Amino acid sequence: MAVTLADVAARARVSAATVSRVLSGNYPVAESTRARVLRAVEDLEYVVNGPASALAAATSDLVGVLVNDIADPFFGIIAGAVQSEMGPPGGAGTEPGRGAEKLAVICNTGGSPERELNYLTLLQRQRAAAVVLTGGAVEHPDHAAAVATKASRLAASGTRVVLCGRPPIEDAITLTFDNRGGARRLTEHLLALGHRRIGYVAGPADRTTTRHRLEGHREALAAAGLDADARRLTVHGLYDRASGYDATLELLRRDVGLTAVVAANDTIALGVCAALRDQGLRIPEDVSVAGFDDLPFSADAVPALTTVRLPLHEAGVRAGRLALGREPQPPGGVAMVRAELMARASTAPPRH
Amino acid sequence: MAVTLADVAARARVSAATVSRVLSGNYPVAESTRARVLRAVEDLEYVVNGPASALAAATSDLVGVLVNDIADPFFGIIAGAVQSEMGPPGGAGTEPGRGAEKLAVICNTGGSPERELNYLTLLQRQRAAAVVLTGGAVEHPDHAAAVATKASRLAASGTRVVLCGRPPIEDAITLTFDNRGGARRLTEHLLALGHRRIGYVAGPADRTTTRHRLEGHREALAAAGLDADARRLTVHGLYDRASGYDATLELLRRDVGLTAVVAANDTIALGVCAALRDQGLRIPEDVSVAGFDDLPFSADAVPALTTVRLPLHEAGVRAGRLALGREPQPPGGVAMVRAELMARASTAPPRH
DNA sequence: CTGTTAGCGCCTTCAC
DNA sequence: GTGAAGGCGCTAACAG
Repeated sequence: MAVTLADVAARARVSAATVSRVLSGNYPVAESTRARVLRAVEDLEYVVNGPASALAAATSDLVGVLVNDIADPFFGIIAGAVQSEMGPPGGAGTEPGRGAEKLAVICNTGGSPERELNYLTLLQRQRAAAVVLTGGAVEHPDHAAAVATKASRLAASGTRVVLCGRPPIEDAITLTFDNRGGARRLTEHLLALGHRRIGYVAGPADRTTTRHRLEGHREALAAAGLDADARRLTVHGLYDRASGYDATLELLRRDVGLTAVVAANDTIALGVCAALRDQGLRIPEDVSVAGFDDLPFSADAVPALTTVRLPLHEAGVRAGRLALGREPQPPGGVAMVRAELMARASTAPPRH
Repeated sequence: MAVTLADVAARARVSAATVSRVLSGNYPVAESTRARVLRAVEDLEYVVNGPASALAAATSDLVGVLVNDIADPFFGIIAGAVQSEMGPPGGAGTEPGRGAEKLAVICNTGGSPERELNYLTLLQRQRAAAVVLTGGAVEHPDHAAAVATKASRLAASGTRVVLCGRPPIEDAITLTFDNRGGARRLTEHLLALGHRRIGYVAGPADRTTTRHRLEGHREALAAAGLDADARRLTVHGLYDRASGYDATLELLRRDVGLTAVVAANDTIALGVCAALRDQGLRIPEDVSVAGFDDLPFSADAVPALTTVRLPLHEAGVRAGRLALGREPQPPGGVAMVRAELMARASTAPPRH
């Protein structure tokens, strides 16, 4: 029904093998026959059958990108960057039959461990060329073990596994983010401004990202001898705006004298700001607010949000390259992505 | 090397055909053998070879979702919603060998026509089960024709084509957004407040979304007899924050007496607000600002942004269902998604 | 440089 | 209810 390699071969008066060679381009073919084949391909509007070629070649051109929430720009930026490295369709090479491009497929796990595992299986089934796991991992031991097993199995079957923004596991190349260090520097900044009663709005308790950021925060507090209240002034929620809002009301209930609130990410920080304003508190005059990630909207917030910049785009680009084997593996298979403090207008010294 | 159907068959002491039938589940198999097969599958940790089964069955479980910019929440929300309908991996059915789930693959075109076409080819090559095209289309005639051709070819080869947020084309099921109507109501709202000098920051000129929103805006102006200045008070840019910023400075240069600025989307509106503030203008006291889409951050902006709400999540869900044939086609293959005015604090009557 | 020959792993009639 | 056999469309050795 659809036009096949054989049809093209017949029309170009060559063998199927020759057509295949022309199309994959990784084998010498006489220029004249090459041209004839290409014409036949165009005439017939031939499109390679992906599954068939994947079956025969035992690899596909799929690269899976797993994200926790594609509606969150944090993941959107990383995923877009990974995809931009896949050998740009639309780049110069708009070849007829096929290109060397990979197809990056972004899979939305919604933060659900089961879905994560399922997508991994799905990708294994598709014999994906590579898999990029982005964002914090769920720390439940069973799940961590299951993911590690799947990753090993994928690696064993020739699928490259890259982690972007989570702690290393065996058989995977890892780009970790310096969540702990960034968080520590952020809280140190607040302490340096003179804050002593600092609330913290954390993410879901079982995520590595949540834990590391919280640990960094507490390290800074501990170094200043302020860790006594830390637990009481911490509220967990989701990585979204509503959680930030609710958590802030709760923090205010626990300590009306707070002079600063640190949010586990910028989106939460937005909710924090909204809640404070609704309580009649000014930022930063009454309460300072800080976030994490430095998403595009953060610089535009009013006041501009103090936060920790994670080079998400760059990290995604690098993850994409690593996934394609276009970049040498970092020593030990693990590289850390730096986090940079962005001090802006939402933080200031506390009122007397 | 990898474990295959035959291995499972051997271990379960049945034929490969039987294993296949158990796994696809669409054929009667004795309960006892069924159990035996399932055990063998588990023991061997067998995972179906997707390409092979796609080849044999002549269909794959891939569903392509094309977006202009995955880092933009507008597309993130739609894409996430589409994907959530794909027969939830992580839902009850965590079967061993395979599931009925489709794998939604999100493809980032970056707004480039060539990439769009390339991805369509890539998906055709993969024999995707369906393709969802989201967001405004590029209006260049050649490109429109090329997309239409590709769509027809996809449809002809059994791939369902769904459009979400762009004008209908043949052989595709379409969910259009009421961009024109929404834009008209938004500008009417401004006119009703008493504004007469309204600037407009449009998106890229060759996009359907841009054109429709602009047309709605001008319809409202024309109805009020104010269309003389319309062209002069329109500036085109990208759908991003920086364009909004720059365009606002340009608008102010053209008419310092503007009392309102309408942005083609919320992200642009953010830039508009930033620029106005930098010019020492207050919102809405000096200048009213309005956006479009009602992205999550818009309600949290300060002041809260007046905008037009598009039910992106619902639209994505519906597009996903249509792609899977789980929802009956709308009459004529086209349905319009309503746009609702959200009047908030960023718009107010002009100063005297 | 090009053609021939085997499968890749699975699904699907067709018999039993 | 189950097995046997052929082929889906392509690639990858081999020859020549």
